[in-house]
Amino acid sequence: MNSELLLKNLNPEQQKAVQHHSGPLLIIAGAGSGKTRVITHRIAYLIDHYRVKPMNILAVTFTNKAASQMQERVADLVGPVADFITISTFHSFCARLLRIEGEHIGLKRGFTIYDATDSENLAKKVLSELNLDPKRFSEKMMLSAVSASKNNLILPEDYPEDSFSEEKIKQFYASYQKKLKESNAVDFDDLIMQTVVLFKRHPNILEKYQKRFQYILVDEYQDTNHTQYILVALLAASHKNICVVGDDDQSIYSWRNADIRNILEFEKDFPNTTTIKLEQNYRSTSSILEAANNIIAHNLNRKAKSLWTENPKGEKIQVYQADSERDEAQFITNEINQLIKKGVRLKDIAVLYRMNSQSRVLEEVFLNNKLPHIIYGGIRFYDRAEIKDTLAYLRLIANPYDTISFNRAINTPKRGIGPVTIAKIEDAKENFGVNYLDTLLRATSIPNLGSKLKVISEFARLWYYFTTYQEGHTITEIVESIWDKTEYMKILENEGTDEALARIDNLKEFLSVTKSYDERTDNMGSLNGFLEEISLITDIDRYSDTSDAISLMTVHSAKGLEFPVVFVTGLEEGLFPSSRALYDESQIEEERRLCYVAITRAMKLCYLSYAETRFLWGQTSYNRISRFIEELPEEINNLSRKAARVTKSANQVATSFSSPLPELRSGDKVLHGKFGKGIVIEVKGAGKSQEVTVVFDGCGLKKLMLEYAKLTKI
DNA sequence: CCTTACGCCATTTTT
DNA sequence: TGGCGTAAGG
Repeated sequence: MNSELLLKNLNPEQQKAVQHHSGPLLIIAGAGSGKTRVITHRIAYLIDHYRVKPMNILAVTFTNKAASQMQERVADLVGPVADFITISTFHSFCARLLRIEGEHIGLKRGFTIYDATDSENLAKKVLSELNLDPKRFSEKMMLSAVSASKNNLILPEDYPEDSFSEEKIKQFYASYQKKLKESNAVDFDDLIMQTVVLFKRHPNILEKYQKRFQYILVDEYQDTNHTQYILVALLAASHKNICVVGDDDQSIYSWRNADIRNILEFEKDFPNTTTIKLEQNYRSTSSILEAANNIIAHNLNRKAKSLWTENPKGEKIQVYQADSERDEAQFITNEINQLIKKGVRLKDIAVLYRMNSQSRVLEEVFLNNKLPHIIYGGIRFYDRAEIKDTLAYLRLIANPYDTISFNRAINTPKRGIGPVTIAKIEDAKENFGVNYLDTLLRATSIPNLGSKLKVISEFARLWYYFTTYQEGHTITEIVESIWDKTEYMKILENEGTDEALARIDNLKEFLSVTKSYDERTDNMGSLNGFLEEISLITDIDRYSDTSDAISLMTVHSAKGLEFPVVFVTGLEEGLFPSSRALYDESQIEEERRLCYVAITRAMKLCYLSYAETRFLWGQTSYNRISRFIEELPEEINNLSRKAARVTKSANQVATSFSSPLPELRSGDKVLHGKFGKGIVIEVKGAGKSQEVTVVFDGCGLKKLMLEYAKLTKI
């Protein structure tokens, strides 16, 4: 494409960002300011105008979805040479690099990437070996300490030991790392940290990649942690051609150790930085933008910026006060039904919430009202037991050192192997000084196996078979072979319960994942490549706007997306902002940014709702209206809010001041507000749960709950 | 070694 | 509320 054409339809700031040639560049890109457009056009401009070779460009994002979207859009601009640009997430970039260079830091080929559950299982092992009081040192807390260390580039040997608990954490950290290494595995945080360690220990390798990646772009820079910052800084150290794009107002991952200072102090870290602010919003109506601006203005710790738009004013923000979470869901349902009548498509609508558990009621009510919807997040597909079982076998084929997968596979399906036998195998493995597979292949030399010897030898034979079968077969074939030879499928089929059937369905879905991988890689994809891909995938990556359904997701997952209509739910003190944040101003600021992200997803219509009572964690709670709604100026929301109050109080009058329940028996004549006159033909139950069946003159037979149906005896 | 039942627990966001 | 771990029984 002609490089002049690339500048067309860009505003002056965007053009400046695209045309910037070398040296550090900081782009502060407000919500909806055409950020992706600028990055993709900049990449294309580097190639077309400055003649940079595609293979010398590295673009890093946080989600797979952002990466593949970027890849696509760049390909639209520059054509097939886009394949030579490295566009990937931090994690998969590092994973691929470690596949190639890992041996320099003791990682063998085929190393396994442990997900959160695997890490927890490993942590449990370590914890029980260390004999620590599980009340004081839970694996959760230990793991978050380890994660924080890794994200801040603190190695086990650098961990402080100034207090008793620090000492214990240090111990834990060290043996956890030792176990990972023995398993030839890394956890998520290791992917980044080990890459940095590699670069620091082997400057020649770093140099190789510095020469390779002469132009570096980082998306969502506000979400980088310290280790990621170091990684990027190391790669850019020699040429300083680093362009970061981000928005401090959209920093919502500090709990994962994202360091907002990275973006606030970029200019200090990289002298002679060119800074460009993209402040024109192309996404939202000015009402929506004004609401978002008003809320975020309450944050003190931020870069000054003022987002503006030429878009029309549009509808005011709607605020709805619900009686309960059910009422909230019902309101959203009714509103959506109205919108559908006006021609709004379901896929144009998103319902956002603070935490996944809020999706339950919404799902129920949507189901009752037959509203097609998709819930993103929650239980990950790859976390399901049957998928993990299959994955355990695949991982063992790739990595015979993997202790977590070994512990899972050895007794799946049930072979009567428990902790006692496993301990014997572990002992033998230590003595033999080889991996699990080689240990089992010598099972006859393992002492005291007794009657288990047979079944273990059988398992070893199977495992060895899989490792040879792997050569020259597709992932799909390997998986089918596993299910066949272990009789995993057969066992599920024989069970025949609903649960077993659901598991079989999931396995079939898994097969479609392997098939698409096989196709994509021309049946030449490696097992490692496949395992890597699925361990780094998240639920939100499944998001596609092809199916016509309402999207339900957390605000965090919605970052980077946009929808014509957005409902933000649960705006209550203690929920949004979260109760964990209430007493810490910096955490309140993060919640506020989260709210800002939520509102700025909306293009045309934005609804905010809160419930006066909410059934949460097994009990009903009464929360005050969220401060974020109060931070909206009256003229933006006042009208709809008052309207909501009025309808609400009308309901309240109806329910709390209604006359005592009428005593009815069959044959009584009754009057109903909507159905008119009728005759009672049956009365069931007593007191509040009494149910009456009435034949109405106009509309026939109805069953009514006495408590809710406003029936009057006549 | 496995299954079941019970009681206790915590309760966000995820690459 | 429900998910999980423990303890007891099969």
